[in-house]
Amino acid sequence: MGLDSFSKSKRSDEISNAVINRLPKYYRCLRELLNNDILRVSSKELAGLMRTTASQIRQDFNCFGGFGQQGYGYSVKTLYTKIGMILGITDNYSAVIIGAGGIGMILADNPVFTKRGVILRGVFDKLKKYIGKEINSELTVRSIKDLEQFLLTTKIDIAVFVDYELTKSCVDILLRNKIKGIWNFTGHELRDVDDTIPIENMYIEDTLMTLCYQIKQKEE
Amino acid sequence: MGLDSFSKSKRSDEISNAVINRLPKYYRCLRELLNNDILRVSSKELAGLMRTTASQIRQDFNCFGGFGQQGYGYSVKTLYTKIGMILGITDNYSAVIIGAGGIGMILADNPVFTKRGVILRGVFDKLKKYIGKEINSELTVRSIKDLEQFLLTTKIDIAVFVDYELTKSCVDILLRNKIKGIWNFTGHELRDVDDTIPIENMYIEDTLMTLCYQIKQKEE
DNA sequence: TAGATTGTTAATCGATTAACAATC
DNA sequence: TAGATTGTTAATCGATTAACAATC
Repeated sequence: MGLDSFSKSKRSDEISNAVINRLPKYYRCLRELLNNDILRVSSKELAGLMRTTASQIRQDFNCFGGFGQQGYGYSVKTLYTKIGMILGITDNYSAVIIGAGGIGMILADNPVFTKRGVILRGVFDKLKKYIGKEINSELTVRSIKDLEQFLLTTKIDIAVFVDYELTKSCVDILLRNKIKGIWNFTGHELRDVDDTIPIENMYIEDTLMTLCYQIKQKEE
Repeated sequence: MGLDSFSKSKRSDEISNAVINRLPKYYRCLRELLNNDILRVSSKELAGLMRTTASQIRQDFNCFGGFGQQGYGYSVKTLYTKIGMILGITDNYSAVIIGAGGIGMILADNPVFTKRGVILRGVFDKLKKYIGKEINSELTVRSIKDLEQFLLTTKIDIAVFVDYELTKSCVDILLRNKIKGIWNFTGHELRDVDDTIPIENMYIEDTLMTLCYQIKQKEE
C-alpha cells in the first residue's frame, strides 16, 4: 500500500529541530480532521490547516520515509498514528512534578499527561499545606524528603519542575536516579543541568512579552 | 556615549521573528546579571549565558541600532532597559482572562502580568461556581454575560483565552471592541480569528511531546 | 489510460557565523 | 597609545520553496 514505509526512514538523528517542533502541530491538525471524519488529506489541504506550504509538508514527512500514496494523498488515520509513534506517545513514559503550588496542581489534575501517553507517578512539595493533599483517587502530594526513597522503587523518566527553589534542592537526586528529561516551568534557566538530558523550557512570560512587542509594532 | 543610539535604529518591521523571540531570553539573562550586581558585559560573556555566539548577539542588538561601546562592551542596565522598552514593558497594556478554571485562576493570581507591565482588568466565566470568586483585593470573577458592557467602559488590549468553548462564544465581542492581541492557552488553533491581530499560542502539550521525542531519540 | 498527488532533487531564501575595520 | 570589543560586511550554513519525474 505504500503507507507502511517506515522501513525507508533515514537515520533519525539527522532530523532538524524545525521539523520536530512541527510534529505536535501536525498531530493536532490531524486530530481535528479525524474529529470531522475526514479520512484522506492531500499535502495541499493539510497545508491550509497548518498555514504552511504543501512542499514543506511533503518534505517533512519524507524525513521519516514518506507516509503517502501518489495520486491519492495521505490517510489521516495512518498519519496520525505514525506521528504519534514518532513522538513517543505509545512509550508510556513516567513523570513526577516538583512543586504543588501554582501551575503544579493544575498540571497534576489535568489530562495533558494521560492524553500524551505520560503517566504521572507523584507530586512533591516541602510545604505542610500541600503535603497529603489529594489530587485524584490515585495520587496524593508527598513530602520532598521522601523523593529519593520514592525513586528507588519507582522508575521515573521525566521531572516536571514548577518551583525553582525546590528544583535546586532536588535536581541532583533526580539526575542521580537517571531521569531522562526535564519539563521546566520555573521560568529560570537551569544552569546546573548539563546537556546530557533533554530539557523543554516553558517560559510563559516570554510569550506575553513577544505578544506585547507585536502589538506595539502594529500600532506604529 | 554611544549607548543611546536609538536614533540609528533601522525600520523596525524588518526585524525577523528569530531575533524578536530571543529578546525575552536576553531580558532574563540580563536580569540575572543585574541580580548579581554585574554592570558590564561583553558580547562574548553574554553569549556564554545565552548559549549562543558573540556574533549573533552583536548582530541582534544592531537590529535596533547597537547599544554597546567599542572596547568596553555593554552596560547591563542600559541594555536591560532598552530591551524592556522594545518589548513594550513600559506601555501598560491591559488584559482580560476568559475562563476562570484551570490555568485561568493561576494566571490571574500570578505576578506574570505585573512583572511584564500588563495590567489585568478582569476575569470572566459563565459558571456559577466561579462568578463572584475573589482573585485579590481588586479583582473578582465576573459573568461572561457582562463582558460586552465591561468593554464599553474599560479599554482592553489583550485577551487571554483559557477556556475554548467560552472563547468561541465571545471572540467576536472582543474583536468588535478592538482588542489588539490574543494570548491563547486553549490548546486549540483559533481558526476564526483572521491575521489582523497578533496571537501568541501556548501549546503546553506540544512541548511535552517534543520532550518525549527527544528522550526517545537519546535511547536509540 | 489520464489525472492527481506524492517523493525527491534543485533553486531560493533567510539566518547564523566568521572576519575585520572602526573606535572607545 | 595599545588593547579590547563593538558594529558591520562578507561567507557559510540550513531551512523553505519550487519544480518535476515517478507512480498510484
